[in-house]
Amino acid sequence: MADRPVTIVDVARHAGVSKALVSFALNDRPGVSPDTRDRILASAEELGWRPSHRARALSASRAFALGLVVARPPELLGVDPFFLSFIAGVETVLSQQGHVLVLQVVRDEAAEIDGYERLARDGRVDGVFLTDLRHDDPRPARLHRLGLPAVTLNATSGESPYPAVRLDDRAGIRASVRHLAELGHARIGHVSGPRSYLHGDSRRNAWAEAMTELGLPPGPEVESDFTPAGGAAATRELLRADHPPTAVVYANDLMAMAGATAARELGLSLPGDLSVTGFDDIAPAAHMHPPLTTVRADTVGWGERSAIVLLDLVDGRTCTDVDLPPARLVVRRSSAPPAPRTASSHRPPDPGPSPHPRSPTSRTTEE
Amino acid sequence: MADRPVTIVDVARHAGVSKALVSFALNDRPGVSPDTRDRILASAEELGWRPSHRARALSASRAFALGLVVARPPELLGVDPFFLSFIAGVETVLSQQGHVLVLQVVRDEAAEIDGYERLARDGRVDGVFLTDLRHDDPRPARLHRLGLPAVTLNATSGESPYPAVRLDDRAGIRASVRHLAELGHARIGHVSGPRSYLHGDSRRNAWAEAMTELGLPPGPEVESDFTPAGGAAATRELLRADHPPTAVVYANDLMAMAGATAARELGLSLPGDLSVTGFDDIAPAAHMHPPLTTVRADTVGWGERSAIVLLDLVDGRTCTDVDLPPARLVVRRSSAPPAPRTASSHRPPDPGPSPHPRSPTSRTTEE
DNA sequence: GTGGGCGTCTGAACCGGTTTAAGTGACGAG
DNA sequence: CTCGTCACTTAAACCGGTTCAGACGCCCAC
Repeated sequence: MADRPVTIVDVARHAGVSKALVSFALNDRPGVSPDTRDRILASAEELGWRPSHRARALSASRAFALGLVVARPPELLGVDPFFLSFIAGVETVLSQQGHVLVLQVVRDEAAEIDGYERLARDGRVDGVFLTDLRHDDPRPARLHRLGLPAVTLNATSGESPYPAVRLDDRAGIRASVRHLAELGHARIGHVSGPRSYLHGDSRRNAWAEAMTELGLPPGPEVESDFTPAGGAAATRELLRADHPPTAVVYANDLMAMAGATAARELGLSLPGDLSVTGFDDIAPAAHMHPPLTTVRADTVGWGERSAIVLLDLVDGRTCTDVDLPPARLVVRRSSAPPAPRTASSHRPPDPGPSPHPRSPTSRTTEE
Repeated sequence: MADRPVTIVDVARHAGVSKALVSFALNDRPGVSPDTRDRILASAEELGWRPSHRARALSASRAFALGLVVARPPELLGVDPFFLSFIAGVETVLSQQGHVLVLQVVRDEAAEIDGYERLARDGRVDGVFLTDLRHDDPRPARLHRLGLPAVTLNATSGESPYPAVRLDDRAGIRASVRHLAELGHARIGHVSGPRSYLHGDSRRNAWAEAMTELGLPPGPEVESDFTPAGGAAATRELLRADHPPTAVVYANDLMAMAGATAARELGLSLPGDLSVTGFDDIAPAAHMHPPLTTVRADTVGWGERSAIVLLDLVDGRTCTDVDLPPARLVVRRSSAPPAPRTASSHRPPDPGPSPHPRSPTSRTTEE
């Protein structure tokens, strides 16, 4: 039946006005008398007219779309807990504004910046989200040169041409360290993500600073890569050292979970011989053995807020940096007081269902 | 400097021809003399002209974009191993064709179909991927009524208006069951995903059929929801029954991992008292304790192939259903011969680092 | 009575491509 | 010499909106 899609001229004809007036009425601009306006809107309703996004995009020189390019090694692709949650948050904002998200998933950083530049040059998006920032990241400058609006996630403020939407991960790491210290740990190690990433580095520095604040000697640390294999290898390295740590703070859950397994395979029992903490609170973290003490951030909220800021920027409204509520510690059973020291570090195997030590901690959530 | 973006008229003027001829030359259509063509392309190159995607989209009534709407409960959002890999595969194809992927992440099925219809009505995409199909799924019919091209992932062939790109998950499940049977298991239970989903149902049926083929009585089964919490609860239910299974086939890794933990908390040791297998081979599966025997599919390849088929369909080329190589079993240490039966089903706790039984299995990969 | 100002509305240009029908020139055939 | 054909090229319409300059009618002030 109604084959040819209805356009603005159909509505104009039906309402007995010019198509310019239909446009005015639709975007409720001044200069349209109230009853004409109602008549036009009624006609539009009756004909089921939806203004063509494509025509509007051409005319307005806008894409009504925002872009995100994700660079992930195949290893991590499936399990990264961040992006889908972030995108879910972004989506709640965009869908109300008639915008849409364009996503690219690429393998490495070279392809990542190519992806952003292609989106920009082709005018596929009005602005982009910059995640996984690195030290001396080339993206802000290059995209700024193209005149593309952007927001950066967790960038250092200051020299950036773009507003930052920050969610402090340092607070969660510091809480982890303090929590472990309160349990009686003194040698607290760290397995970091790549320190070339801002978030890899900031978590590592948060750990180091917390140790210093508590008057503890800086424990052993290993730089790793956020993958389970990397976390397991780093853990073996830490535990084979002369004075192995009694607790390890990992920069993410995947490494913490694999590290826990690696420790157990070296004959340690958890959390007796080794306490571990993670970061992200991915779904399986609460269901591993023992349940993982970790840090949780409101990733969905991060996406929402980032989208709001980016849309403001795209629309020319002024924006400032935004700070979101920091990541919070979630205490579970993978952290416990250190076992009294015996000569050997090899202890009897995991005693099955572990006791449920309840640890008094400041401003932390328990589960 | 070069502020106003260069358009087709700039190129035409520079090459001393009409803009129509520029268009012809660019889309290499017949009727342009070779040297004129070269001159035009040289001008375009020199001026750095990129045809405006927006103008082309309006003119051609095409979006040069494909759409994907993901419905996931918040619980699963972060850890679903499927989508980012699938998207990565899609991307490799789209980027070469000048197409782009529009992604929406929504909470439930109602929002999912709304999302698809919005993308269709607004002309934001030329076609969509339909994933997570359910029995009596309303989407194919509704989208077909809107005239939107689509491909379905793993749909039953036949009554669908759309081509299907299938990756057989049944083969992997059947291999899991056979593998466990070869190890000596006779009571093999199953924890399924929601059977309202085609893939939840097909995995469950593959398990049931494999049991029947092997002449084994259908073991206990529980329908669950693909989440860790659901997997743990289902596991407790299975193990509390009168004749608990000695092995459980889970419909995904998240449930298997959580199920393994739940079993251990009931006092069982793995894999001695209970063998478990998963599905997906997510990154932490190989690093849990014990490493998880699971099933792996080429999700990236699935994305590639789906994108190819969908682009063919959009361009009006004929398409038929496609079958990809089936999912394959990956044998690790969470599956082992059942321990000799004792009266009590409660056994001594997990003996720490487990022995490394090597199981002989047919056409399976080991790691 | 005329002019100015205001509210309402329209025609036409514009965004930057694609497409179609018509036009131009060269060339061979009659 | 004229006409038809063919290869090449162009002007103009089109996609479906937005926007701007101006037209029109009306009321009020001078």
